[in-house]
Amino acid sequence: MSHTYEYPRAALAVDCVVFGLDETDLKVLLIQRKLQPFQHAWALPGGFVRMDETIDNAARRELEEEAGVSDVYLEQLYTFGAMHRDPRERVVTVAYYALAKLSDHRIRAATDAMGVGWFALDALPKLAFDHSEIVSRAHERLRGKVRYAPVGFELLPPRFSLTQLQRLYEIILGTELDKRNFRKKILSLDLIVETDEVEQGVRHRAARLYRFDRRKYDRLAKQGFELSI
Amino acid sequence: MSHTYEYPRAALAVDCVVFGLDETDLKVLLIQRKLQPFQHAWALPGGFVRMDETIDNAARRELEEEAGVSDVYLEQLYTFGAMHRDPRERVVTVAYYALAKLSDHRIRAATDAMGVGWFALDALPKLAFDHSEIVSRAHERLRGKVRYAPVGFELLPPRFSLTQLQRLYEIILGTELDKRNFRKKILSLDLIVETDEVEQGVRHRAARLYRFDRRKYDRLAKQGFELSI
DNA sequence: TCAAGTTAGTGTACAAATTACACTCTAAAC
DNA sequence: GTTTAGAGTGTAATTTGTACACTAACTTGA
Repeated sequence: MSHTYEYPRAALAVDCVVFGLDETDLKVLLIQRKLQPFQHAWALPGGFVRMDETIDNAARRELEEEAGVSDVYLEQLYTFGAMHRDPRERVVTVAYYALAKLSDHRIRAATDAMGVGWFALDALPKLAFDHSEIVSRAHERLRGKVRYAPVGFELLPPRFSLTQLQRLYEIILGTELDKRNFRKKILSLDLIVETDEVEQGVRHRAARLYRFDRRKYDRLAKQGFELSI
Repeated sequence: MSHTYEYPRAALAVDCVVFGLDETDLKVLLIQRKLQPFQHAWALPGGFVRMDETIDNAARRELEEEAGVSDVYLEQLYTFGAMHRDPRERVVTVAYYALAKLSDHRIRAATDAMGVGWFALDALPKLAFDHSEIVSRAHERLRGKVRYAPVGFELLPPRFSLTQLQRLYEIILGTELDKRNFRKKILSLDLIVETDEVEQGVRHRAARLYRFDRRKYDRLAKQGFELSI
């Protein structure tokens, strides 16, 4: 039986929700659109997928090109294909979320230079297309995932204090945690280990810095260990 | 600034992993391909997305057309876009997973008639394309989700015994559970309620049948309640 | 140098949840 | 009426989670 392949082709795009964490807030990186539609509106970094690259690659490329962001944790989130989400024509977008270390000077420098903005998640401007919906879903996913996967560390510098880690969970989960109970639990996992470094340049007692032992985690995970925070 | 829209267009498809549960196994519905490529090989039901339907609709339509399956729980899983996953050309597929009640006579009848097959998850034949990878990811998602969301009930008839429910969790999670502890925990949630019906046609003491109180669950979920099994 | 300010760091008692475990009850089939 | 198959039930021990408040270390500025 002979067969020719005739079927509709959608324009396929990617969009990325890049999260960053500062002292008090979870932030999202946005870019201001230069072109119609939604000219001048804030939007997620993203663009069309090329025929010679995977979708993951398209996401990384657009992050680099549009926002100067590279070397981040990146995970596919959901594919949005509502009929009129783009007023021009049918565009299906594969959404990703990324976790960036705001403390990373390269990220700071790159995003400062390119006219992009970091916005607190609870004070976002109106966004282009269905990007608000994408951000909501990304936040939801992050909230869920942070409790059973070691993704939070992607938002922190490689060495961090236990207070920083606690703040991270408080900010993402939106709850207050008890300091002593948190430390007890975290340290009992034996995956967050002391270093001989301490916080620098603070005007109070310097906190001891810890690091996440990813090797150990990976080893345990292979043996069926399940994290739970 | 004028602008014309010139970008590559990928062929966009959907594929569905339909799960069903019998007495001893989690099963997956497969169809045998009639055409090249992978002619005669078993594959997931699926097909191309049309320009005038959403991706979700495409998934439901293909399920109905190719496998006679309708009225199932359906959730988007992941989008697969490796370069050569389809040997003909670039095809990106949005994968879904569905939970069907094998006890539903309509499902039974439809799938019997259409030359489709139910295969135990741990004894699948070789599959076309990257469909094995899609099935793995669907199974992983189901295992994760069944513990904090009430999706298991989608695999059971509306009235079920506690033993059936326990088997469901044992089969999906791949662990044995203690009968008394399981019942204590499940009933303490107060979401699985007794009916006045009992199992029929068994050659031993008939088990009492229960139902899941979805209204109550939805109400609690809105107030921030989180299920955990 | 000392007083004030700021965050780091630490333990215990109580409550709640989870685990381990074995027998009697009921109905059908023969 | 005996056998068979699974239904149904409680308690004690252990583990885990929760509530809670003070001292230690360092910096800054008077």
